[in-house]
Parts: sequence; structure tokens; C-alpha cells
Amino acid sequence: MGAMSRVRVIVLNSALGPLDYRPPKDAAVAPGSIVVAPLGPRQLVGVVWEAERLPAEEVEAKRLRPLLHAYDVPPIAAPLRRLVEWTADYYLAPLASVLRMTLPSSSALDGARTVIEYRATGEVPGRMTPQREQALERIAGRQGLVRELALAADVSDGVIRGLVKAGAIAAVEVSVEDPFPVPDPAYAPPDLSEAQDTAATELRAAVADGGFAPFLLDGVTGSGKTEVYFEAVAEALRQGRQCLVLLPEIALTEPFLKRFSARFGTEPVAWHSGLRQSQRRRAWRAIASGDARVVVGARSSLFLPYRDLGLIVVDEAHETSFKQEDGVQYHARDVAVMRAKLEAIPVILASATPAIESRQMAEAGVYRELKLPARYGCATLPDIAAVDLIADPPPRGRWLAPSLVAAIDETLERDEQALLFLNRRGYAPLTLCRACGHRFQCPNCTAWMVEHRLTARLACHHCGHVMPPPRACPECNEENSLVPCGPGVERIADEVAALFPDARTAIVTSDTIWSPAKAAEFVGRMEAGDIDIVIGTQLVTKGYHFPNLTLVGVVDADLGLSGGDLRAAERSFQQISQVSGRAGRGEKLGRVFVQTHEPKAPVIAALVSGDAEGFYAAETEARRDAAMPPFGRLAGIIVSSEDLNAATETARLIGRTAPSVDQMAVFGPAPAPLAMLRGRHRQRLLVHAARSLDVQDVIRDWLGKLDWPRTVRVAVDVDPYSFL
DNA sequence: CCACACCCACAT
DNA sequence: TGTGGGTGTGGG
Repeated sequence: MGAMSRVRVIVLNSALGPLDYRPPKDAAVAPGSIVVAPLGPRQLVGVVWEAERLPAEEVEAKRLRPLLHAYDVPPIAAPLRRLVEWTADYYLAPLASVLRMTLPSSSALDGARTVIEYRATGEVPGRMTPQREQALERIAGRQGLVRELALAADVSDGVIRGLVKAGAIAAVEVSVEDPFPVPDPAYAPPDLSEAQDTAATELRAAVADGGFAPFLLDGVTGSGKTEVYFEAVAEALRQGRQCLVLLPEIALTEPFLKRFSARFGTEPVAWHSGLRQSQRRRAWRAIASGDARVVVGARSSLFLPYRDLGLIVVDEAHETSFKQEDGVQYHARDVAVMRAKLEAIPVILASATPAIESRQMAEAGVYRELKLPARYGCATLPDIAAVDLIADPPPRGRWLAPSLVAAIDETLERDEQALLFLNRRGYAPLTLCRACGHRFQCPNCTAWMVEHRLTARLACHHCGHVMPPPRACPECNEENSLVPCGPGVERIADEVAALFPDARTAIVTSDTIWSPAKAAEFVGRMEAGDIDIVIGTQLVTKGYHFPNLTLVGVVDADLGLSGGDLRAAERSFQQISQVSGRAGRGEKLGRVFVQTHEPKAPVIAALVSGDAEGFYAAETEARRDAAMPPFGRLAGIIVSSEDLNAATETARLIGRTAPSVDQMAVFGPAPAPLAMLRGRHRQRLLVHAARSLDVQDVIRDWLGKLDWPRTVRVAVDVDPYSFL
């Protein structure tokens, strides 16, 4: 029997281990080949793997079924296969779950097809209605499916179809094989400062030389980090290799795309969850063939099968949204470094406020640190002042202190823009009945229903449950007794409207900016000076560059510190630094007011004095003393079930059977802070171990021996960021 | 995970 | 005797 009469395949079914097949009748396959495997009555996509790397139960040759088909796409290359193995191993996830992230849906693997999209012809329909007018105005220059155009225009599908019939919108056949434009490294070389140039030179050399080279690009907000790593991208382009730029949230890449186009003459290829099927297929094939030269994407773009990757950039590398919190709970920043290692290429972690983990790697000499200490051009860092809410309190029922209000007033006087930051969506985080004290709680989660006045709904921010706000209290039937408690961005907007009736305001949260198009619209209005005061959540802390924005007010600096998890102080520092960094990015000086009840708290003191180094040093020492990451390891074990009893029983079983291992301690089980989520009761355990311990191995061994009811889910969160 | 066989309870 | 649901297992 020849060597290739049996191939080992990982099929995209996370409950199954590797399975053996005979090769397909009509094609040769090798490790990495993407194939269709028969499984019982069904067909599954899978990838051929090296048999020796995946021990499987031997099945006799005559029982093997032949693979049905091998796709005509490039195979998953060895470095990516190793990355899939590493990720599955490190994060205790099934290989199939990780492998799935490298592949598009199966229809995208099939040969080229075309889709029908629609765009305006410029013709005026015979009959014009307000809806038609609105539609044509909003979709100018846009192209897409009827449903997408309707969404963009905020009209119903019927309006668009009517316009097609009237000839104002025409169908276009789009090839999903259309090539992407190639960015030109010589399009608009930048004018770099000396510090930028030094850093860029080093990065260019690393890209040209190839080989694994991790960098921490650490520059204050507005220092021009993007321009610097663009030079590394340019070098990779000159070398004819692909680049990946990871961004924390793709919905707000608008400013990035603009800057990229200005530098390279064309937009990069975007990869994110919002892509349509046709776009996803086109992008995936171009990435696999090497035609997509620069890809900008959210964390999932990290696992795509680039043909010849030459550089990875992780922008805003400190962002905790790089940690995936469901499915495979990987940290894209860490996996990016591993991919760079396996591909033998440079990786750049760029941030104005690097995570302690990354700083530690730089300090240990593992990462090369490149510093940009000053803002680009004549811009200087803004002045940060603490507003003591006890000495300088807002009036009752209001949240903006008199000194901040005065500063907003001055800013408006000068025709400049102000930004108020509050990390709370909606009108009020809690609604209660004045008469009986009833609080609105989500039926599926241990969380309050948050009032959203813009949409006239009460919403749970964890599971998405919504309900109309009742007129009367459901508990005591008292009418008009419901009172909002505490501020959300919508309530601050109300306060601003009352204080500055002539100011034009915008609320920027995921509720109002839910697509790149919405982000573009916001940026346009900001740049045109159509907005005076922005009230926003963390969405506004990232990436934006508005030269006329000179005042930032942090409405509640204490908010992030309440959770008390190990990164709370660091996270607050990063968030407030980042939002402060939006002020004074042009020629005008920026000011920042940080409202707090505790002006002496180390985080606030460090922000005001500008002593980031001192703050980081203290935080780092505290982590070292407690053997917390990166000096020790953590893993969360989350046990959940719709059945409270089953969850507690299983959690107890896990706790009871915890192995006693040197340099490891297990805490819990205890009900999770979010004791119920999406209708599932949750218990948590926390594993704390020394850095040197292979904690995954211990957990694999420990949980592998246990059995629990099928209705109970046990998830291991390696290197957890959320402790809820 | 998903399809299917199998078993048992209960209705016809 | 039929049927629906819970449970268990195989899939290569």
C-alpha cells in the first residue's frame, strides 16, 4: 500500500478528532489541501494534515471512504498549520474551531461567480417621492445589494426596487474575482520627523532582512506612529510581500483607510465580520493567491492563509478588544507575535499606552522598543487637570462640574470643538420605581435593563433583550413613577442641550456608529465643523484626528476603577490617556478635564502629572509582588448551564478534583459576577500558577478525566481579561 | 456537532 | 400498534 492511500484530515467539526480518508479519486492531495470529506450522510470541509502530528485511532483501510473533492485553492501552508496547532494547544480549543477561522464559508471556496449589485444611474425617476429623494441622495456613489442600499438610505426595500424599475438605479454584474488595486509605496512618501525617521529606518531594515523581529512602537498620542509603520508596510510592498494590519475594531477604521489612501494611493483590503458573502469570497481568494497586498482587519484576519506574508502590524496593541471572549478565546496580539515567529517575519505592536505585558517583554529585551516621545509638528500634548467632584460638584441631578462647563463655554466661544467621554451607553444605567423601589432587570442576565431614549427602549447590554419602557411600574402599578438613576451618554447630551442650547451635538456610541459608513459620516461632519460637542463612549477614544478639537472632558474617571480586576487601573490609565490624546492635535493647545471623586488616586495623579513611567513602574511592581500576569499565569474556568443545579454541581466537581500541583492554586468555584448570562447560570474558578508551569497541560489533564452533563458548558479562558 | 437507532411511555 | 421525546453512539 502506497504512502498516500491514507490521509489524515481535520474536518470542520469541533466535536471530532482527526479522521482518516482515502485520497479523492480525481486529485492528488498534500498536507494543507482543502477538501470535502464525507461524514455519514453529510459532507464537511476539512484540511489534510500531517498524519504524524495528529495521532488518531487507527481505522482499518477497507473502512476508509475516499475524499469527495479537493478545492482548487492554494493549500494551507505549513507555518499557518503550525499556528493553528499552537493556538488550539495554548487556548485549549479544538483544532477544528481554530482551523475554521482560516477558511471562508464553503461557497467561497467554489470557483468564481458573479453577483448582481445595484447602483444609481444618475437618471431622475419620472415620479419623485420624499423616500425616493432620500434614497438617491444617500446612496450616491454606493453600490450593493438591494437590502444594503435600503439600509444605507434608511428606506424600505420597496423604494429601491421601485427606483430600479424607474431606471434610476441599475443592476451591475460584479465579478468576485475582480483584482484589488495595488498600493503604491512611492505614492506619497511622508515628511518624517527625526525620531520618526530613525524608527522607520529600523523597521524598513527589519522587513528587508526578513526573519522574526518583534517591535514595540511606543509613541505618545499624535506622535505619528501610523506614518512610521506605514514605512515598514511600504518596504514589504517593495519586497513584493503581503502585510497585515490588525485594528481593534473595524467599524471605526474610517480614519485609517483615509490615511492609508493618502499614503499609498488606494485603500487596503478590509476583512471583518461585516463583509458580505461576495466581498468575503473575493477578499479570501485574493489573500490566498497573494493578490491582496495589504489587508486591514479585525482579529479574525490573523488566521487567513496569506500566500507570502512579510509583516504584521498590531495597531492600538494595548486594546483589550483584541482578546476574543467567545468561541476560541485567543488574544490576537499574542497570536500575532506567534504567527510572526512561525512565518519568520517582523511584527510591530504600536501603542501610545502599551500593555504592561508588552512593556515587560521590551524591558526583558525580547521586543525591540522604538520610542516616539513627542507629538508630530508643532502640536503639544494637552494639559490634563483633575476636577474634584467633592470640592467642585455639579448641581443636583447634573453631571458636569461648573469648571468643566466653563471650559466648554470658552471652547465654543473660540469656535473650537469639545468632546465629553463617558463609557456608558444609553440614558441611564438603571431605572427604578420611586414608589416601590422596583428595578428593571434583564430576564436572561444578572444585569439592569438600560434605558435608551433615542430608541425608546429598555435594553440589556449583555444579551440584547429589549422591551418598551412601561408607563406604569410592573410591580406596584404606580404611574409615572419610574426614575432614571445615574448618567449615560444620552443623559449627558440632554444636560449639554440644556446648558448650551445653540451648540450642535453628536452622540457617538455603537448605537449611533454601527457601520463604516456611519463613522465616515461622523468624521465628515466633524471635519466640516458641523459638530460643536461630541458625547461618546470608548468609541471616540481611538484613532481620530480632529485638529479643531481642543477640549476633552472625562465625565467619570472613577467608573473603570470600580470593577477591581487586576487590570482596572491600567485600563483606566490607557482609556483616559487615549481620549485625552484626541485634544489639541492641531496647532491649538488642548485641555483635558478629568472629573473624579478621588483626585489623589494613583491613576489620576499620574495622568495629571504626566508621569506615565512612574505609574507603570508602580503597577508593574504590584503585579510582580502578587505574581500576576505577566509574572504569573491565570486561567479562568467558566461553568455554565441553563440548569442552576447542574452548573453548581459541575463546578463543585471541578473544584473538588483540582490537582495539587506545585506553584499552582485554584480558587472557587463561586458564582460569576455575571451570575446569569443569556439565560445560563454561571460559576467560575480561577487558576493561578507560576509562569514556568505549563498550566494548560495541567488543566487539560484535570478536566479530561471528568464527565459532566451535556447541558453544562465548561470553557477555559487562558490569560483572561474579563473576570465577569 | 448531527443524524440516527433505540427504548420507553403513553395514546389510539 | 403508532408516535414523540429523551438518550446514547458513531462518524473514518
